[in-house]
Amino acid sequence: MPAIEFKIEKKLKGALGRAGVLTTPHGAVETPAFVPVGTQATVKAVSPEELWESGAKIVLANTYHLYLQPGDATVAKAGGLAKFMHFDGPTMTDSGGFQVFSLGFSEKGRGVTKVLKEGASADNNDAEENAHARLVRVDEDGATFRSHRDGSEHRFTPARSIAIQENIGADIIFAFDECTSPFITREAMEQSLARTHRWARRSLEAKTRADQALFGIVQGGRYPDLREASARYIASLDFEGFGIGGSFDKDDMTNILALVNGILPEEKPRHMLGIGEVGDIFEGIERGVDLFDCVLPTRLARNGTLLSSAGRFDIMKVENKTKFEPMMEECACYACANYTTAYLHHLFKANEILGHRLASIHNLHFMVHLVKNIRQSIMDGSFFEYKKEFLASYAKNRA
RNA sequence: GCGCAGGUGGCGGAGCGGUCAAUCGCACUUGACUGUAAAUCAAGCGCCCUUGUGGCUACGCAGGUUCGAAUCCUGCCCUGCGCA
Repeated sequence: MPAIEFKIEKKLKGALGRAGVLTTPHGAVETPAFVPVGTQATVKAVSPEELWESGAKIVLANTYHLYLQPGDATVAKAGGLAKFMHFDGPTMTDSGGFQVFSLGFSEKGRGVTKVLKEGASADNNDAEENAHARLVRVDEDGATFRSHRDGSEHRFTPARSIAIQENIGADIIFAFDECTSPFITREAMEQSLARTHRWARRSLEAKTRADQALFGIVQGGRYPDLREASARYIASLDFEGFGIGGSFDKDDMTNILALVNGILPEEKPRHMLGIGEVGDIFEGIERGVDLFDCVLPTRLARNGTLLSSAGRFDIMKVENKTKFEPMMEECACYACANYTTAYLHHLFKANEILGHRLASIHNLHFMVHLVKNIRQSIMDGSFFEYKKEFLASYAKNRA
């Protein structure tokens, strides 16, 4: 008995995209859907009610963080993630695999992210040297890491990750994988991928709960042939859905998505891990991605960047000081309906937390509704026109 | 009027003879942010330019000592506190 049910309602002509409905033990979600990230069982700065109001119907939390605090046993005792955080809908947890990357790289301030932008150098030896940072060590059986909170040592294996995720109790959980740096060599990528594949099988074997759906993760970095091999292998295993993870070249992320989703079984849902820029969302959906989780809207919001149909803009700029109109004219979110740009500008300048909250509500609403609108465009056959129109306007303010 | 303390870049505040255009914090400006070590991070922040082991003007004002002064001396102006 599968834990989830996925029904495709409409397919895009001439592309892999589709609109569907994903039903979980905690309710159904129309796909494609944007999945806000609530790392520590909370989407930063907003209440579950505000989150729900923004249109989000599903949330992703993080195994690594909840394991460290408050501890997965506590979440289990609370009745599981959804009940614990008072979110009345489907939830999912990341396996902790991403922390193997993000803790290991100390990416902040070093320009190392999983999406390699045009112009960035792939032979960045400096980054390679920093790859095996002090916080994480990966071996065949798992990853040993130090807590970023208190420095204590911990170890995740596929079985451990699954056990923790079962305690946390989200509807959808992910296999334990390794997210590698975009600067990794081909040889290292091959080894990492082989290990991620072994971990996928072991994650599956470790699973005991029938009311959770386990998604396998396709890796392979920037290498099309490795991505293809990964998609074939992961698709051959008994997963209820799939995650597409790892690092990409911004340029050919779309090619890799088309390649991978051309291989993954059509009838199972696909989740693009951690991807979230407006353009990427369109390209992903067109190429058959059903779910996207991303911290971007909430992180940008807290850092003072607002999303709008005319592109991103910085609320802190003086030009917003006396702009007594909504952040985005046609936006129906709580923040735009009730507050002016000037007020938000003031809140940010004064470092008031309501600023973070309103900005987060807005950005969340923006992303969730963008994906909803895209879904609608698939349903009524106007996807390509909508995409062209939206991106033309959105790109105006984007460099 | 006398005594004491003090006047440094937008603000607070270091420096107390050379390596000072001046530590640091705030503010300000610009940039970044894609499975959240992120209410964070990076860069800039006297003026000028051909952007540099560059030029110019600067630490209340005016003089002086010294090879050299934000730093020492003299006078003046101003601020705070105390006493008349």
